[in-house]
Amino acid sequence: MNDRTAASQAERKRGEGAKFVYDILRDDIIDLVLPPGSPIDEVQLAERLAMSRTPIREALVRLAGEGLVTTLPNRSTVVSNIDFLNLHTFFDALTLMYRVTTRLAAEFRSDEDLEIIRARQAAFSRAVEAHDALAMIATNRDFHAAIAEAGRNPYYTGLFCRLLDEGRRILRIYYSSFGDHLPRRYVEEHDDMIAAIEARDVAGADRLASAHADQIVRQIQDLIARDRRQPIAL
Amino acid sequence: MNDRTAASQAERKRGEGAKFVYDILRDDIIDLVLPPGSPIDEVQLAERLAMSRTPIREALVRLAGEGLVTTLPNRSTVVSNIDFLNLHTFFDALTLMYRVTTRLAAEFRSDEDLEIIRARQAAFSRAVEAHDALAMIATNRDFHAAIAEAGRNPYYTGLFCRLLDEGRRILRIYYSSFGDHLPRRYVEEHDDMIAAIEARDVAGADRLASAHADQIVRQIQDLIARDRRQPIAL
DNA sequence: CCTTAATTTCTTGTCGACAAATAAAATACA
DNA sequence: TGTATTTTATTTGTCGACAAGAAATTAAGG
Repeated sequence: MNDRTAASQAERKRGEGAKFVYDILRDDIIDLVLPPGSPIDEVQLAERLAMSRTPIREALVRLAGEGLVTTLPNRSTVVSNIDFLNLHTFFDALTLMYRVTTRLAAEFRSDEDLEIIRARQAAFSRAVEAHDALAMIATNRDFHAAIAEAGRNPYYTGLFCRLLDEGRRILRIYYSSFGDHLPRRYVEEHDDMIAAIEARDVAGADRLASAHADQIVRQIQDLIARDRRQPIAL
Repeated sequence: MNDRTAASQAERKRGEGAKFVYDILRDDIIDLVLPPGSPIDEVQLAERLAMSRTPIREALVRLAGEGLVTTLPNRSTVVSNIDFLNLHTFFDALTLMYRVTTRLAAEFRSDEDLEIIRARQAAFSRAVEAHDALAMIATNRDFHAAIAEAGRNPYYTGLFCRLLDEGRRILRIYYSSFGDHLPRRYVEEHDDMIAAIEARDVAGADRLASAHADQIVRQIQDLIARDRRQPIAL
């Protein structure tokens, strides 16, 4: 599953066992290493990570709380499916969170926030230049998470990060499709958003975030429309 | 702590042990039976509920995921504090969720949804008539949760219910203060919202929800301003 | 040969126990 | 008397084991 398993099985501090397996599972789920529907065997995981079932169970409970895994009572727990039938609720919430977090960032950002946001944008830009679709997906998420952090509303950041992670899963399915016609446009839109945030232009930030969200939603919908097989399989 | 402890300690089905203690703790936290800062002793709870520490730990992990308890590593877990310094983030998110969920309810509600909402409003109305502040708080929450359900966006309902529960905790602190001048106005506002939802008047629902949220936020702020001692203690 | 019932296997939910980590208490020392 | 250090005690994090439930497999009956 992952190299980390062998690497850090040796010494682990007391109390971070659950976090350890939580991070591994979370990454693997979001990166689709564990595709939707994959069963998660507690005993098998315990053996691989050389620990007892207890911390693994704790990680699973947390993941279930975030909706990343689904626990069937007295039966196996599986990676949650992507609900393609109700994607519009996802798009709706995502768009709203894009707008709200960017607005708040324009209002409350500190200079340090701006630095972090710029660094994330640089990473995203590099990924685009390198035509690395996977890195694009990841760095794009980090960019917007940084903006949300600058807005300083933990309720929004919490929901937004969940949505961004779910978006990563969806994009991951289609990542091969947009390797060619790369959305360099996104880089420019990001730059515009940064400028609005720096200028504390709340209305402008809102407008840009809204347009940006529409762009992304439209692209995902295009990708789904172009490839109709996958959704059924999942 | 609660009568349920003695009542249903006898036979409990396999698999619902964690849910059992989760529900108890959740209610007690929201009703301020366990005030913010209260330590939660796993062993003590295990004895009282006549079960092992394992399901109790699972419940605590879930509660921590929802932010209702805070786990200090290798130390006790305590009921999360109410962050009075950053209440504005709470009010902001609450207002937005009021608006969004009511909008969506006006758009997507079914006739069955409307029935449920009306039933909840009736319960709220009864609580107001009976001058039962505690019941008011609880039924008000249920009313808005029903509206959110009618909107059919699980991302919104999830966040909104968390916010409503947090609001219950805050109101609970001051519940004695508004026993006298009862906000019958809220009942009318609720009725107006129901009418807008029934008429599928999205814009109207939004406007009403916005005004309603402002009302509630203002009342809470008044209560806090009138009683300045508590916030420090918590 | 197919359907139904019994049996086995496998996975989970729960338990009691132990050890690490921290807090509290007791002791030593200036 | 006040501070630093050791000792004790309490509480958590982790473990291995066991039993209940469900699925898979086998056996029985039409």
